[in-house]
Amino acid sequence: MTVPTGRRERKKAATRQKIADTALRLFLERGYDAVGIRDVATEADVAVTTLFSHFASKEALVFEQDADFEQRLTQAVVDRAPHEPLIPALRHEIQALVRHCTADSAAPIWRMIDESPALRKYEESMRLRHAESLATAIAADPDLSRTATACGTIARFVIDAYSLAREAADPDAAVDEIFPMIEAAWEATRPTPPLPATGDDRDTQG
Amino acid sequence: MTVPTGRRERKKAATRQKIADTALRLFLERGYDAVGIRDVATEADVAVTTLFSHFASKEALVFEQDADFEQRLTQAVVDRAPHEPLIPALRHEIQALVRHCTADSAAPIWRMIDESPALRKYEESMRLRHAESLATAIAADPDLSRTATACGTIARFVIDAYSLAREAADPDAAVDEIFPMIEAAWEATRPTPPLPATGDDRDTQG
DNA sequence: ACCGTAACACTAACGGTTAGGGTTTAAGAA
DNA sequence: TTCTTAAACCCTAACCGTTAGTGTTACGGT
Repeated sequence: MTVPTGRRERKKAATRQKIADTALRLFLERGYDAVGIRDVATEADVAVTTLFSHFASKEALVFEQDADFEQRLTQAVVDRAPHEPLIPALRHEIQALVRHCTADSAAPIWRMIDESPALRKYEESMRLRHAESLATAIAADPDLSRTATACGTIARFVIDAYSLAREAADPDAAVDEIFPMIEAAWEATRPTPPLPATGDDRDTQG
Repeated sequence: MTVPTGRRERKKAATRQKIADTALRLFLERGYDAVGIRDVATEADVAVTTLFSHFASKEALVFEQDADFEQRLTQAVVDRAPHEPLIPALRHEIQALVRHCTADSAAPIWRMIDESPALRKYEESMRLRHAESLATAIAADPDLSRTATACGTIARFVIDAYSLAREAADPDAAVDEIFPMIEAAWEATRPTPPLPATGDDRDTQG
């Protein structure tokens, strides 16, 4: 599976990593606004243009690590056991993600983000992208036959839950309070609750 | 009530209006990215610094008109009749707002917004602000005794509905589909559904 | 008539970002 | 091995949104 990576790719990855590490260190040391792109480039010993060939913007330097957020959520949908209901699976994953970024070790980074309007805006856009790919994943699941609108809506709600819980005083309690709301919203979209049949069709379409 | 506005205030308002009009015209003529701040200032016959004393950013020039969005939503909460349920009132207002900005006359502006990442980001931040003030208005209503988390969550959901409906192929249908979900989520937050009492306590806490 | 100041102008700069153009070096073909 | 190609990188200079610093004008209250 793992193709033996050539020297070129390794060097490129190392450059990228050095830039990201340097940037995060400087940002935390001196504050995001007090550090210029030229500072980061100089300290990482690369040209400014090289920096921008690895990262699309200054803000992207901060969110380097959380690139797998999107994938974790969509995989929580795709990888769940057959007929395992959707919302609890998402709740579990959101819970884990919230805990991850409210951990003490991540606190300084998120304080920095909360204090910078530019970083907040950037994270908001990220969330929208995540909501869209989550919506796609939900819509693609054959077990859950819902309209595109319903999938898109639930995806937004789930991302909202992440955002709200992250900012809450007690993140775990917030998740506990928000997800029943999402569950109720999702229940309200059941396609047709028709003929009560064999009785063991529980968990389908959930 | 209306204090006879002096010449000074009138001139200031005229300058602001001229800047906004000029900007919107140029943006629609040549495209948002193709028009620089210096272009707008020159064409409006003001200094760049004057432009920025009226508008906080280039993006703010575009959203000049929709400044009352926030107020309309909070007032839909505050001004509703006693014991009138919350969600239908919000639904009515969102419906109106969505229709307003999907009208043919507004189409070019919103196309421009959708095509510019900067404008999209700006609108996302606006929505967050709106959600927060809506949450405050809901939390302040004594008829609806819900937790701060529940109010914040519902506020987000309502703003999501606006955003999703605005982008939907059939905005009215989207509203019709999303608001039952929000209604269900809101129902799930009823504080204590206890003693079935006199029977005419409908509409309270709704 | 006078003064304080709000509104505006001008210049110059800062900081993120990009274009243009050149150099090195890894990777693969001859 | 040697040659060729192109990816990765460098440097310079600029563009563009935005702000600071510093006046100038003219309205409004005294």
